[in-house]
Amino acid sequence: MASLTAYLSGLAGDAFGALDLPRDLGLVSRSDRPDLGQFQCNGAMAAARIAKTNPRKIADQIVAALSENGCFSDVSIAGPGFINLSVTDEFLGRFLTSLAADDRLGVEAAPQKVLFDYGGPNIAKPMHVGHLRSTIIGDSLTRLFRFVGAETLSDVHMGDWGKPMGMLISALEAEQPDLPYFDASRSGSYPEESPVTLEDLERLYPVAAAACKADPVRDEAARLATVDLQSGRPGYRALWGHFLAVSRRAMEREFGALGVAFDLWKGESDVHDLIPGMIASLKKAGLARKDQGALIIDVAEPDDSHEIPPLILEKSDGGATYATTDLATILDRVETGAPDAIFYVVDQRQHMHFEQVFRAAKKGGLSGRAALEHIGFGTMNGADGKPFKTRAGGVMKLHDLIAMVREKASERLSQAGLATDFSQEERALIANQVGIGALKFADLNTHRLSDYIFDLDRFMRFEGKTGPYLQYAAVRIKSILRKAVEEDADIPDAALSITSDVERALGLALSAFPEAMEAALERRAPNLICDHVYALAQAYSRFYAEHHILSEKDEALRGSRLGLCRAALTQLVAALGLLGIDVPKRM
RNA sequence: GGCCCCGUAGCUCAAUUGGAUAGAGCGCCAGGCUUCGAACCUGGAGGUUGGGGGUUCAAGUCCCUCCGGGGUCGCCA
Repeated sequence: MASLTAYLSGLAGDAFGALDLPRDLGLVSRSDRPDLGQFQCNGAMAAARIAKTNPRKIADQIVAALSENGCFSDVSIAGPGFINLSVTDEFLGRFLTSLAADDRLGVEAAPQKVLFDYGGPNIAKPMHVGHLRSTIIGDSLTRLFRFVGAETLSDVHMGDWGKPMGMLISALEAEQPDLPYFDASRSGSYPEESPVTLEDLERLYPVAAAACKADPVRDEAARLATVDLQSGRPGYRALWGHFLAVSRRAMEREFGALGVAFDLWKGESDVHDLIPGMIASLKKAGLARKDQGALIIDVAEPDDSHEIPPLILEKSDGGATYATTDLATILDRVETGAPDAIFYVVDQRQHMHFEQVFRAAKKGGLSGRAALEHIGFGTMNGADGKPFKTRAGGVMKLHDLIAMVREKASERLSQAGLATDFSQEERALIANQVGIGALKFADLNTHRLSDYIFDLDRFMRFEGKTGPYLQYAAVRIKSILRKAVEEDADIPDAALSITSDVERALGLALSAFPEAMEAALERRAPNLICDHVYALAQAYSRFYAEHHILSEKDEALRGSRLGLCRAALTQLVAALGLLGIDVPKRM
């Protein structure tokens, strides 16, 4: 079904069309001036320019045409030619009734196949807050696309193959040279038990990085180990396999806590074998050339406003770069999945990198019919406005951050005297849902390209525009619906009616869901879902404060109001679900 | 130095991509619970959208120019 503004835009478009003007001038949107009307159409001003006439004259004709339609309670002109529109309560009630009955909550289906690349954890490096935004935003966008019927594939895209792997191997060799993995003459299998724990890896990586930076000999050893690993030395491959398995358990722990799942657990290593063939074909196509010892692809265009450096396909030492791997990954994705689009939810600072890669991919014909898009985001900063750090000044591990958030949520529940008589298990579950919900909502509520300040106390507030407030609003509705069922009330499927100002406001808020979805999808902006869900919760709270529902004597009215409650709950749960936020049964 | 992004209420953030009187939350002030969950609701104060100029019926949004912050600028990822 069409959204309410899309429907009204169609009516206004017809009116413009009848005057031989472009139909899209009839675009109707939610009013900026609710005192003058529920909706507005600004097309008359633009039409006046086209028709070289007075905007009010055109507006008069549009108004005359629209007034004949019974769905409007008011159609009027204001200012230079703004057309203000309001619909009748009967019309709104009918619209809401069909919205409530729609499986997709009134949102139009947009079938397509899209692949999302987000998360991007690295082997041996603990996930940190830098991974948080990519994960939360990527997961939410995946859910949004899935909601409109897209076939989505999410790929975690691990950093599991570059020089860091060689650094780890050579650092471990320096510490424990007697391990069988380092014996080049060994034949046969290697132990199944990992020689390192997660803690070992997390300790080893900074040690290795520091050693390579300080000592050219160690750096060269790491480089050679990387080359050996990539060319298939069995001991190194076996060791690397252990690194991968150990790290992956930690990654799954973190993503699991966040409630984020991936369809694909691929990494850079998965495309290693595609690189030589890809480079050969790029050479053959005459796109790659040698420059300063490296193999490059020029991606600059004559009409560029800024300079774009060439993409380095092969370093002067013959090694592949991040860009090469990303190109091969596109090839892999296009060949194995044939998506309509590939979305990269990655820090905005890498925008230039993606521009290079996308241009090279198109030039080389690697991306097929897939659209390539970088969906960037800003950084999460500390209270001082600088990149987020622990009190000690180090990088905050995601694992610790999540523990902190749970702890804080549990504390707040106690302070508010909530969930006191629930079991330990249920309390822990609720604390987790509330804590993670607070974190996700705070992140998604900020437009993705903006930087924002991480302030746990603020996120975890139980009042205002926060995750917990929204969960609370939904839980209150669950509670009243439970009571209604206990009282054997009949909650009708149909016939939602508008009989008061707060009902009308709630109805208008409910009707805006498809529009919020559409805008959020188009702009890849989950913050628009946050805006909608918050406006809805507020409208519901006003409605709830004004009308006492269960004591209503008029059965039809009581039924309609319970129907509004249920519609609000359905939408709150669905919208929060799009943000990756769970609603507890009770709290 | 070149290029990109940003600067909005005391604080944290929005603004349907050029529309009317720039909106929310927190904080502040004043109100509202013997009935469905008050983690709620109602009302109020708070702004030269960093400064200046320009484009037009209309500018936070587009153009120019200063000021301030961040990012980035071929062999890191």
